[in-house]
Amino acid sequence: MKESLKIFKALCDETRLKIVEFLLDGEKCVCKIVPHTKRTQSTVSIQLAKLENLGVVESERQGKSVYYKLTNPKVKKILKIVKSD
Amino acid sequence: MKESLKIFKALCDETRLKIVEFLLDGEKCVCKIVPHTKRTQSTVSIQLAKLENLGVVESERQGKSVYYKLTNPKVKKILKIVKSD
DNA sequence: TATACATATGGATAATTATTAATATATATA
DNA sequence: TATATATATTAATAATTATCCATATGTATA
Repeated sequence: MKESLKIFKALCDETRLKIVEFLLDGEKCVCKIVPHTKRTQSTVSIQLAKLENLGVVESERQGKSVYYKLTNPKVKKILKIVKSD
Repeated sequence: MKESLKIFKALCDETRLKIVEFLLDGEKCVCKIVPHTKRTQSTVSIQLAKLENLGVVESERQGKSVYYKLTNPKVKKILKIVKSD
């Protein structure tokens, strides 16, 4: 799939967009992401996997927890633009 | 719906993304857009209506033809970013 | 007014997607 | 090793979406 399409598919769902925006200010543990999205843990886990497959985030296990962070610099720029006036 | 989500929903489909990229260099008649997308006329018409509802394009009838153009400046900026290296 | 042309809409279908409950897996610790 | 905690996966379902064919609508022109 084209890289640009991957980015837009990553961001076109409310749950995923909320996750990505939450990650804008640094990496977060899944246990923090779940309550922030108001979705079940399994839903969040699936959407995180989708974001990772689309090349937008990366995960890293630290002990019992898994941390996700934004890795795509274009996504950061795009989110700045859409949030600007 | 949030404006940012509208923009990403507009761009997350292959047909719509192709249309929007095609409109980057100026307004186009539906009769030019259809062959460019390799979809049927009805499919293109539906996707154009969706783009219009999402606030990304505007249409204007000129005689028998209808012309569509990009109207959202954020979309133009975003497309520049995703196409950059 | 009749016809041709351009675009939109309705209805049907297939495909994709988001969500959840239940369960599995992985890790840490008692 | 047994238990608790954190996350991922499976299976089922509901919802949304993209597509197409057929037809309707709107416009121009003979």
